Amino acid sequence: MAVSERGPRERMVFSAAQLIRRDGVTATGMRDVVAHARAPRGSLQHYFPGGKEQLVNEAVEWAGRYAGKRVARFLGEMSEPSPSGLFAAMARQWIDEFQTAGFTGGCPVAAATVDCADSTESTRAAAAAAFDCWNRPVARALRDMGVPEQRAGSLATLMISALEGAILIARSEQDVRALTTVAGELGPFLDGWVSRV
Amino acid sequence: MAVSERGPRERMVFSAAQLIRRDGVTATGMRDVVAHARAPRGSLQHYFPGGKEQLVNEAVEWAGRYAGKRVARFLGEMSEPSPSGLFAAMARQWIDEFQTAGFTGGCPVAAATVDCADSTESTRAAAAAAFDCWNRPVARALRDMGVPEQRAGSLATLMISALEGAILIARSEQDVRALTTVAGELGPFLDGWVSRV
DNA sequence: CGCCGACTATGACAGTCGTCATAGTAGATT
DNA sequence: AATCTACTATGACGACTGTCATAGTCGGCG
Repeated sequence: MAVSERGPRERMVFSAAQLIRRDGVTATGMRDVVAHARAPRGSLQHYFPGGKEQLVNEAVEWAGRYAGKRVARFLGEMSEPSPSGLFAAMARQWIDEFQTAGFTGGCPVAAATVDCADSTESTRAAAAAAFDCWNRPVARALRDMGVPEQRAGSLATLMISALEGAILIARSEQDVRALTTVAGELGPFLDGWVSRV
Repeated sequence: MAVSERGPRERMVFSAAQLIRRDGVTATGMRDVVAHARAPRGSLQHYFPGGKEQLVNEAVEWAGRYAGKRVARFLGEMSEPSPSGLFAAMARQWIDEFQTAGFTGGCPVAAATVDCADSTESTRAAAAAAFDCWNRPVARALRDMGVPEQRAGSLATLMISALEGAILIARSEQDVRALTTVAGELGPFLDGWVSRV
């Protein structure tokens, strides 16, 4: 996806997310971000007086919101919503990207967690918030599909965990096998919790 | 666990793995590794003429072998082996570490994947091999417990995916919730594949 | 002894990092 | 026109990074 024609500030956050998910937080330099965003270098200290930490945190928050919105979009595209269908759609998004764009990038939230969880408190918190931004709509969707209230949150966590892990494995193997496997195995199990009328 | 009294070479690989899983590959410097391992700096170019890349790869390979061996150990400790019991043991290992040592470190293989999958081919391959070293004994164990042959490999991938994802979430949240949730939800499903006599 | 291989010590190098200081432009306001 | 604010430009700084060159130590073996 091309760099959208938003303001320089948004472009920098977006570019940061893209570079982070490809190379990790530490390996992503501020100069790389402005170059990728085709933004003026001088804007860095103007828009992000908090430095790299602020930019990374905003990129992580952006990724969390993006993932949450995607869930709503997947639901809108499904004629007959089901837990397995939702999970399949989430997995398929990654399968499609890996197959068309290659295995160059993973999940930026995972990257931020791996690189900053122990060194940068604010980024760790941003990652946790991003996972929550993602978990919440998934849990709500499951509930709306008939999954018992107290199960919905747990299954949402299971879905996101399995997906994140499969993304890691797929990227290391440069093969979408892990993603298709996880979607195929977990699907029926998820549907089992739906209270059929 | 304290630095074992092996030779300097082994200590450096071990220390590299520890630092990588805490700070990521890029943020882990060679000088940090020798300091952590209390090894002479001059030994770096002697034992690892391939530079950082070689050291990181060996650390990843070490982590893969370690994870594989742990599976065998878990099985030996269980009186009545079951898929859910094995998965619970794998999750509990992380729960225990997080609760006693804090959320300072994640999985070094995940860290290597996030940081190097797109930049360092050999490390990406090492990570894939490490996942395989881990997947294989899990799949074999499932088969020995009565899981159908063609399912065993898939379920092993699902288990490792879910565990890796839960580790990420737990570390970002600084809470073992994701790990207990995943273990609790996935357990019964895994046992469902056992062919009861 | 003399030598040789394994291992260690250490300073230097070229490069990159995030950050900052300073100056400059452009546009709107008064 | 003067001025103020928003934004941009750019060079410099000190602190790193991985790697290398060179020299040194030490034990065993001929």
